[in-house]
Amino acid sequence: MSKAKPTMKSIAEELGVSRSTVSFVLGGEAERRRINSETAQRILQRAKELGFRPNYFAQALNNRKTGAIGLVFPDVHEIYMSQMLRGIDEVFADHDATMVLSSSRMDRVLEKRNIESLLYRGIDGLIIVPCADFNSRPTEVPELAILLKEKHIPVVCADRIPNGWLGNSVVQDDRTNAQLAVELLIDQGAERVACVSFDLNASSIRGRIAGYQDALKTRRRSADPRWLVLLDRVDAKSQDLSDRLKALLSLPVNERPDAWFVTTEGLSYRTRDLLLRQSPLGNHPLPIARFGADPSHYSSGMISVYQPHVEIGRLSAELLFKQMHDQNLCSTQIVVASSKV
Amino acid sequence: MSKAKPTMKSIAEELGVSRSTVSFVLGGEAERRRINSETAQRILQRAKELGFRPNYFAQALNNRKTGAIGLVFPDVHEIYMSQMLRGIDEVFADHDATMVLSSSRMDRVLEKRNIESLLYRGIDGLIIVPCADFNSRPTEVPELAILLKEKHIPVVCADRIPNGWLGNSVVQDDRTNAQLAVELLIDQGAERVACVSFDLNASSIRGRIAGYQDALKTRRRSADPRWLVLLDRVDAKSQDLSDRLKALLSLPVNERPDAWFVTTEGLSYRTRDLLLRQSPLGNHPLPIARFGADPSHYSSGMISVYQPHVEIGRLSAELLFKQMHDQNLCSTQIVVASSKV
DNA sequence: CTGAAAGCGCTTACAG
DNA sequence: CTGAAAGCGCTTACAG
Repeated sequence: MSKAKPTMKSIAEELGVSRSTVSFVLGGEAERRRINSETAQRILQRAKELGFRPNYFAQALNNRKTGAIGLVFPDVHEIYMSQMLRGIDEVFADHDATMVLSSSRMDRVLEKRNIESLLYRGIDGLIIVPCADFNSRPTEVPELAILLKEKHIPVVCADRIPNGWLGNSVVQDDRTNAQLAVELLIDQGAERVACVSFDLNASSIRGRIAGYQDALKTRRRSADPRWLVLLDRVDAKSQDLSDRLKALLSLPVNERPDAWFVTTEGLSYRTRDLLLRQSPLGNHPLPIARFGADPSHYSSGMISVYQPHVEIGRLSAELLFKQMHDQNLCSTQIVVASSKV
Repeated sequence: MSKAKPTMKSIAEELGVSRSTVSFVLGGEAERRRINSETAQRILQRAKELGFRPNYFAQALNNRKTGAIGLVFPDVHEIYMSQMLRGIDEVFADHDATMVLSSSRMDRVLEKRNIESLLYRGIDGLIIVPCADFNSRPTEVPELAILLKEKHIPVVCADRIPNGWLGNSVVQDDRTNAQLAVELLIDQGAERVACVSFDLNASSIRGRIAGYQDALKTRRRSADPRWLVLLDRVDAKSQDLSDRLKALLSLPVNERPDAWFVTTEGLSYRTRDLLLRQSPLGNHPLPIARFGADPSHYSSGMISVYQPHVEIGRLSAELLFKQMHDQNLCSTQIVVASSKV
C-alpha cells in the first residue's frame, strides 16, 4: 500500500513523529520551531524519497495564498495583447507566479463574470486591460473597486485607465506620442491630416485622438471635422472604412487630406491598402503614421509610433508584486515610447 | 457578525438545518436526496441573498476537479500561439473552463517544471505545444506519458507531435501543404527553389522541409544541398541569414536560386527584406512561398500557406473535452489548410 | 523541543 | 426525508 500518494500524515506515521512536526519541517519552520535537527533530517529525506508534494488545495484552504495571478484581456489574440503576455511572463517566472488568463471579448458582462470566476478560484492579484465600449458610456470599474477593497487583492490596470480609477495603472503617453507622430507628418509636408480610429471609449484611443488635435493646433493646421474618421465597430467591414476614405479622397484638392494618422495597428494596414488601391503612390514612405508593433521586418512603409506593450506588461507585473508587499502603494506609471520611422 | 463570508455552516445554523442538507441542496442534489422542497427553497433563497459561493479549495479538496486546463506553449508571444489561444478560448467559454497559461520558452527543463506546477495546482487537462530542440535530439515527452497514466489527466499535443507520442494530437498536414506551396512556385516558373528554415526538431518544421523535397521530386527539379538554408538559432541575427542568402545570390546564374520557400512566418519577412535589399525586384508577387498567418491587410506580396492555428486551438480544446468523457479516446486530427496566394 | 487537538469549508457514506 | 460524524490534507495555536 505504499503506492498511495504520500501525505504528511503517512510520513508522520511511518517515521513515528507527529503530523505537526512533519508540517513544520516541510514548511521550512524547523529552525524557528527548534525541531531536533536529526528528526528534521529524517523527515526531509523521506519526503524527498517519496517525492512528496503538499496538497495545493489543503494548503490554500488554510493560507488563502495561491500564487496565481488573474489576467483579464479584452482579446487574447491581438498582437499587443500577446506582447503584454510576454512581458508579464518574464516577471512571473521570477516570482514563481502562475498566469490565469481569460478574455472578456470586449463584453462588460463577460468581463465581470470572468473576474468573479477568478476570485472564486483564488488569485493573489489581477492585471486587467479593462474593456471599453463603443457607446458613449465611459469605461468604468465598479466591481473592481469593490473587489479591491473587500478582498485586499491588488489590481493593476494596463494599457488604459478606466474612468474614476484611482488604483495602480501602467499606460503609455498616448496623447503626447500621437501628437509627435502627427507633427512628424506635418513636418514632412502634410497640410491636411486625417485621423482614422475606432470610436472606442478607451483612454488610450481618446488620448491619441486628443494628441492628433493637439498637433493640428501647435502646427496651426486646419481641423476639418470631416477628416476625423471614427468607426463604430471593431469588426467594421473594410467596406465601411473604404466608403469613408473614398468620400474623403473625392473632395476637392484643397479639402482633401494629404496625410493620415491611424490610431491602431490593424486599422493602419487596412487604411494603407485602401489608399494604395485608390491611387497607387510612387514610392515609400507613405504619408501615414500609426501606432503599432511594426517589427522592422514587416517594412510597412508607414511611420510607426512604437507600442511598448512588452514593457507595459512587464511593468504591470512588477507593480502588482510591489503592491502585494505594500498595500498602500498607488501609482500610475507611464511608459515612455520612442517614435520612430 | 453577519458581515463574515457566508459558509454552508453559517447558513445551516441560521436556518436550523444540518450542514449536509445545505450541502445537498446547494449541490443540486435536492431532488435525488428527496429533501423537503420547502426546506430546499429556504436554503436556496438564503444562499442567494447572502451571495453565497462555495469555497473552491474546500470543494477541490474533496472532488479533485478544478475546471482548470493547463496550457504550455514554447512562446506566449508568437502570432500563431495567440491564434491558438483564441481558438481555445472560444471552446473554453462554452465549457466554463479556465485557462492556466505558461511558457516553456523552448526550454525542456522549464517545460517540465511548468507541467509539474500545473499538476500541483490541479488541472483537469493539458494542451501542450511541446518544445523542440535545435540539436539532433528528437522531441520527446517522457514526463507527459507518466503524467497521463498516473493521474488520468487528458493531454492533447497541438501543432506538432513529439517522437513516440501515442496520445491525442491536432496538427496540420505540414508536409503536403509545403509540397503544394513549392509546386506552386515551380508552376509559376521557378527552376531552382531554395528552402529557408530553422533547424528545429519539431515535426511541423521537419514535415515542411520534407514537403519541399517531395515537390522537387514530383516536379523533377534538382535539389542542390546548398539551397537548403537551415538556421540553428531562433534569435539568429539577421546577419547570419543575410550571409547565407548573399552567398547563394552570388552563385553563378545557373546555380542561383530563383525562388524561395520559407517554413515560418517571421523568417519569411526577413528573407523578403533581405532579398529586396540585395536586388530590388520589379513588382509583386515575389517568388517566395511561406507558412504564415498573413492577414490579407499585410499584403506581404508572398505566396502564403495559411496556418490554421485558430482551428488547431479550437480542435485541441474540443478533443480534450471529449477525452475527459471518454478515457480511451485517442486520435490524431489533421486540420486541412488551404493554400492561397 | 514535541505532540494532541481543533480548525479551514466542504462532501458523503451511514444511521435513523 | 434528515442529521451526526468522519474525512479530504494541511496549519497552527496551545499544552506539556
